[in-house]
Amino acid sequence: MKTRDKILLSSLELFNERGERNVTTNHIAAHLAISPGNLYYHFRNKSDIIYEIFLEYEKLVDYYLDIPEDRPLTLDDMMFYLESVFDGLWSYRFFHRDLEHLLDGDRRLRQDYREFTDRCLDAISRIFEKMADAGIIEPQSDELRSAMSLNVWLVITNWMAFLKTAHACEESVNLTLTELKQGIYQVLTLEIPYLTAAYRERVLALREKYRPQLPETREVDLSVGAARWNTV
Amino acid sequence: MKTRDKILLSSLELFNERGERNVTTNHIAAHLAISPGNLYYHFRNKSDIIYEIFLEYEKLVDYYLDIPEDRPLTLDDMMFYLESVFDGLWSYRFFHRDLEHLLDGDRRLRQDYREFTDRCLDAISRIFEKMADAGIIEPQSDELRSAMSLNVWLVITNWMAFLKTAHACEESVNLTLTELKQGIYQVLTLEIPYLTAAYRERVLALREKYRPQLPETREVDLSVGAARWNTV
DNA sequence: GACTACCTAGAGTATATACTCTAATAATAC
DNA sequence: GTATTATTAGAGTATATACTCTAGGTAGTC
Repeated sequence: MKTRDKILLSSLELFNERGERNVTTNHIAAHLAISPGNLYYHFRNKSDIIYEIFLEYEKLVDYYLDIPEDRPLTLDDMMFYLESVFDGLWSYRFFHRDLEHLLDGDRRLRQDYREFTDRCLDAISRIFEKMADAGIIEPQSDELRSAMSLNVWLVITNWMAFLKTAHACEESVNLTLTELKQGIYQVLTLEIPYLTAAYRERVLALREKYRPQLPETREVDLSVGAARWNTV
Repeated sequence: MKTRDKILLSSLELFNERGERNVTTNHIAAHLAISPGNLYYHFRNKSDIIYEIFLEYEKLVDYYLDIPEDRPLTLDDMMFYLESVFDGLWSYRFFHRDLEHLLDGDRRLRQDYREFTDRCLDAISRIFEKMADAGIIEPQSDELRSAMSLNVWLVITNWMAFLKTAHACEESVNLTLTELKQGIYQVLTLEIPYLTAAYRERVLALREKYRPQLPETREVDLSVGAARWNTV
């Protein structure tokens, strides 16, 4: 593998594990056992590394959220979208963690991310539209669908942060993909009232699969209050 | 005013304006025209300053979210809760911006914040319960109410981040309290399907007041795509 | 006035971090 | 082979940042 690609890969790995803020270019170089000079031969600065990683992330999500216009959507499609988006979120999880600071430091990234958000919101809205066409949910006004899509986006992109701040008690306890995907439970919660009678039970059953489990890592003395949101 | 209080006040102000990450203890001292030594006489370290500010924030929100148990809730109560919570969010807006990093650096804060979150989720859930008692929304199962409360929390605490990342195009453009409160529109969107016939129209009318306006600061060439989520 | 507790100044330090510079080495083209 | 280009090492730098240390001032009390 080319050094350049190795740098991108290691950066992503380290960023995800420790957070962008805690990973310096020297760390990345050391992790690859190359010199800082070498790293800076391939990338002008740290922002450039982050930007390239964002482009990969963007490409992945755009690929996942490509909506077929030649056929109706199915429940399987919906679940695929959800699973995929959370997979993407997981693979590039450092990104949403330090989003504001990352955008503050890079004009290109700020611009691109904004357009990316808009595309995602459109895609979510379009998915709702096609789910209504397919009789999975009741059709809604454009206005309501847009506002709902935005709420879905907020839940999806911030579920991870919630887990890390409100949930994990120890600094060292790392999240798992399984825990992250419990966010799907929350997203499906948003859909419940709009489900048609024909699909309601099937979706509720799917949702049940993602119901948060009582995390064993949680400190015992806090588990009663802490677990309230996922035990009732 | 005591130097100690001045430090807390200036710190909050600077953190809110520039983000905690961009404000050093030396900045705070310089802003107050006192010496770093003086600042460190009053606070052992930066974390202590942040922790004390958090305690104030916590106290404020706990005060706002005190739910009267001797009488039913009204629509006015609900709107008061929403307005108050967003006011609190605004006054301490630096906090949720760098939340993960702040918690990473302070064990006490991590613990306290977690308990704070649990209290807030309980309060939201209790508000929904009492709104059902009052006939404003249809009663829901405990499980659904908890999951909904969590979604409300996610929307509330991350609305600001959404505005800053997806919305404001220029680094220099600062948010206003008015824009922040458009988050109330999003929260009320979550409630819509649960509203009783008796209250539906009244709540929808209230919601309309918070509908996002087309921001004039947005760049023109992007306004079509960008505005989609709030123009339909 | 003198004792004490509190408060303040400001120079200074250890460490970190993004990034540079020069020289050397490998790969490729001709 | 030789010239050229691409790659790499690694010491080094400018700047920032959280925090320390010493010395001195101020306010209240007896």
